[in-house]
Amino acid sequence: MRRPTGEDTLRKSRIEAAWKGQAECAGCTIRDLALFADLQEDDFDLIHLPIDELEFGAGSTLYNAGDEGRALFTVRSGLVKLVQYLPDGGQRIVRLLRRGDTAGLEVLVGEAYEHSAVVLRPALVCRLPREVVKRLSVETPRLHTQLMKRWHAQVRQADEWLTGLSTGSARSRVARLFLHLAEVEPACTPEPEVELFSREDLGAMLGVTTETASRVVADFKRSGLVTEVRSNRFRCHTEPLREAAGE
Amino acid sequence: MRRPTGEDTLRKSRIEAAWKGQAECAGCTIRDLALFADLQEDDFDLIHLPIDELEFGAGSTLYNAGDEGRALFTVRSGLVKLVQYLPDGGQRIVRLLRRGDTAGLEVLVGEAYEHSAVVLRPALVCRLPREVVKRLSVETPRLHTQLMKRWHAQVRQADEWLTGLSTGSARSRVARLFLHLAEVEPACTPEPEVELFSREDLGAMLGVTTETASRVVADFKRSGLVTEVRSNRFRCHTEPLREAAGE
DNA sequence: CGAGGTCTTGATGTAGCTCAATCCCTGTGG
DNA sequence: CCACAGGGATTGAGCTACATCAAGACCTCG
Repeated sequence: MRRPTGEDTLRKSRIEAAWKGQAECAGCTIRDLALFADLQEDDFDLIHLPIDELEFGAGSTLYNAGDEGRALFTVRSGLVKLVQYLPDGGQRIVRLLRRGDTAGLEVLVGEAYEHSAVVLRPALVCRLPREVVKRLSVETPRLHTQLMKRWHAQVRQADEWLTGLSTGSARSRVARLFLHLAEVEPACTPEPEVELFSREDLGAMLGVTTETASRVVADFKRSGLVTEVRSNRFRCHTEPLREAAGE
Repeated sequence: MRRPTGEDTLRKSRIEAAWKGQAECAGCTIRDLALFADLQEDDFDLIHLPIDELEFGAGSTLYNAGDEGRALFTVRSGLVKLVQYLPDGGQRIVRLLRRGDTAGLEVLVGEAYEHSAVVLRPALVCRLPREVVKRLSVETPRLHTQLMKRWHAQVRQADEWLTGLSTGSARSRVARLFLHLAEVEPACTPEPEVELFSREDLGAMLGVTTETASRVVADFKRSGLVTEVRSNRFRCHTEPLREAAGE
């Protein structure tokens, strides 16, 4: 168990997905964030396959690297990691997907998924059959802009992770991660609060061992760069963190 | 001076670009590789701005991070590095572009360039005004597929660099770089030969210091993982390299 | 021939890896 | 209700790979 947020998810729901109904895209509550943001009424007529809404528990996987890519996913809530396995058996987390992000774009170009998508915090996602998106992307230019934005966001995050989270001392990487999370998490008002991950995931994001990740976080707590408000939830003190980040 | 390939480029041509004429896209010699690969005759009528062909000398820059993005570039030959500057003043090379690759895709979505594009080996490029590509991408779906492939290629390379070239020991990173170059360089028949970069660039690609890069390469020479056939050009012995890569 | 740049190599310090023990938390079963 | 088992987090001790600082080699150009 890693994360006591909100109500307890049943063990079962943590390894499986639950069907939550068929999505009503036109009335989507995160429509402005979603891939289909710019679609118009008649565009929706082009959708001939069901778009399902699914709930995935923490630890479950949307898809595995190498699987035939039959669908894209829009993350409506929760948090998903994209994992790439290394030749030596280790793993590296290459991106985090949250509200509004798209997983599996690569199936529009290739055949198979290139990462494994694993749920970090219980997630509500829409599954968009590949054919639906492909068809729409040919028929309406309104989807293109959104698709390009998605691709762009992926590249941006990839570059940011390389330069920000895989460069410099472990200390500065952790500091940058805190700052990054602080920016990106919803409650980022005065002194932002962020929910952290398992030390193992931390290591896989930053390219360090779990022990080092643990040590640095512990040190940050002691030195007062962050304050643990509850198990694995931290208030970030941005000034000293920024200091530590810029080594 | 870093690289004695081919005839000497004048000092001047190494910091400036030379205009080589207006491109004839329809008769492009690398048409099948280029962004406009799938365009049809009448699509070209939609191009209302000149597409210039330019030659950039080693060391010159196509654009700088932060510049207003007025154009995309297709690399016809040569080699270009995408560089991101770090908060601490250092720099990190996040991608390499060669024959057929596109630089500056981000200007289709945002305003400014996100990297600096610096020429490593004298390059012939086509400059595509942003408006031309934007317009075409609205008018013809045939460009979309190509655009998506380009985006996809960027993401792929970014992920590959994170997992392959920024993970593991310096030794294995260098080995993986050699193997990567061997795959991607033209002459990769029996024992592939690759042209290396300055030690400083090596370091910036692998996230290590120039000294470490130098030491590892020197060690590879001594241990016979590679053979220097001429200054900074190496024959790669794939088996032992693969061995070293998989630590 | 001398100047400047890059590459190489050495000596030394240290950050982070490795291996391993302990602690802590939560869920489980008596 | 409590004791226990299991998994993650923390901490320690020792070792190694890499950074750092600095000197020298090599090459090209003026």
